[in-house]
Amino acid sequence: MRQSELFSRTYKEDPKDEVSVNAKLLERGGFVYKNSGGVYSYLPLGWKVIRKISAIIREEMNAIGGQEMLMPALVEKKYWDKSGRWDVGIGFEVKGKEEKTPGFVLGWTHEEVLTDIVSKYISSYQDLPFAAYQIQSKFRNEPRARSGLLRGKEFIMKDLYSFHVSLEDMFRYYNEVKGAYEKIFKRCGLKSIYTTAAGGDFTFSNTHEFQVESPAGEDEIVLCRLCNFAENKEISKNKGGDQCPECQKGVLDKIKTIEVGNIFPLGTKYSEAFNLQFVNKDGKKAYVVMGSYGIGLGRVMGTVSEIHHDEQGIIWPESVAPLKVHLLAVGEMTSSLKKQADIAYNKLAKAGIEVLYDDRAQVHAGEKFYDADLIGLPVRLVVSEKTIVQEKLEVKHRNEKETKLMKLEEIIKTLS
RNA sequence: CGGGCCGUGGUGUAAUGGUAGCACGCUUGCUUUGGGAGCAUGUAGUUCGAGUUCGAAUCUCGGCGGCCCGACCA
Repeated sequence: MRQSELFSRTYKEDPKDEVSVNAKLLERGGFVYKNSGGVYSYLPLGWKVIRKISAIIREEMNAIGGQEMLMPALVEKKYWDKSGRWDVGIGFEVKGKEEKTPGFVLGWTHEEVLTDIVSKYISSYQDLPFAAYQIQSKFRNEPRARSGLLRGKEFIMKDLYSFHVSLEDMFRYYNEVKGAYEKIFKRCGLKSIYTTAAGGDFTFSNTHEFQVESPAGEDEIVLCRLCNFAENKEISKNKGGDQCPECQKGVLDKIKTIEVGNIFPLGTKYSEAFNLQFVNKDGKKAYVVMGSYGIGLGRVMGTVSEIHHDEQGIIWPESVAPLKVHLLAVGEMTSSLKKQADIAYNKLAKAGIEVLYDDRAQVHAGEKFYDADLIGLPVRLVVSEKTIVQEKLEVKHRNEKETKLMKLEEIIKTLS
């Protein structure tokens, strides 16, 4: 990808009014554009990050048997009437011109819709268990959107739902999902803390959240760093400084965290509402037991930028970096410089390495370096008159200070 | 939804009742080329509505919008 053709550009100044780090860095770098408070567009670079995160999530969801699908964002009122969640107040209600009252809501979760769908196909214990998921925009009328990508009114979410013959089997799968989630966050460069939390509207029991420690977080949890016991402050009977009730050894820390994912045991709440039953081995009918599991992709992206940055900009972990390499043609854009940089770009691309190529002719070295630091791709390669003389390229990793000179072929070998 | 701060070219800011200015960006030209370069040139702005006033970016009221705190967080 040639930077000269990228329609977005970077900005030197922080956006006015923005306090949160993720909003500042992602807007300045041209990853996202704020259309409204809590409503963002993903620009080409930002969308690449979302696609990297989606790919990781898909792999891990598929690995635990999740079947990907897509449900409508426009959800008819009949669904919510059955579950009693029409009046929860979080949804954006939608009304056709000819309608007197809203007949739809923009989907803010999909237990109802999927349960209804599934009831057409599930009739026997032999059809169970299974799990299905989608990656889709959700809409929630947050009374107060805030913190850049961390709490929006529209956001991209992966929602997985599982269906089982028993509570026991549901909890078996619940644990599998837990494992998958831990892999996902780790792969995204986040250290997640498995935290017990309150149930709320979704469930009959406690739920679990995946929290990432960050001053930008709006949640508070108590955590034992010795045994990893963690509880959301909402429900915890413990407070910071207390002895850990689990291992009896550690002392609980009270920390701020960002909730990047959550998992809910649903029980039979929705299967009862939609009469989703199956026939068991004894020929008797029973309600399907369900679980639901969410991850906010934009929130993951925002959290990564909160965790991985320095004064100069973002430091993308390789796994979710929009591209792997930032290739800079530095110095006066002579025909020899352009030629050598083009060759490097083409060879890297041919080797299947994703490159952002700063081929802008009128841009000075300093500006290119600042941009590279802000955009934060893992590897920076420089071609200049200096490097050409030595028939090498300068290599620098975003998270390291040193630069070194290497042959292009060598670089390609280490990168691919 | 309550409270606070705020709204000036594309971006960031100055002007507190009297000529809307600066920096960056962008245009054009020349110079320059390893950490946001220089000279010249052009471009572009007071969120909307009502009011007060001879005169409003500035004061008053209202709308809309943004950020922050709280409530809320399914």
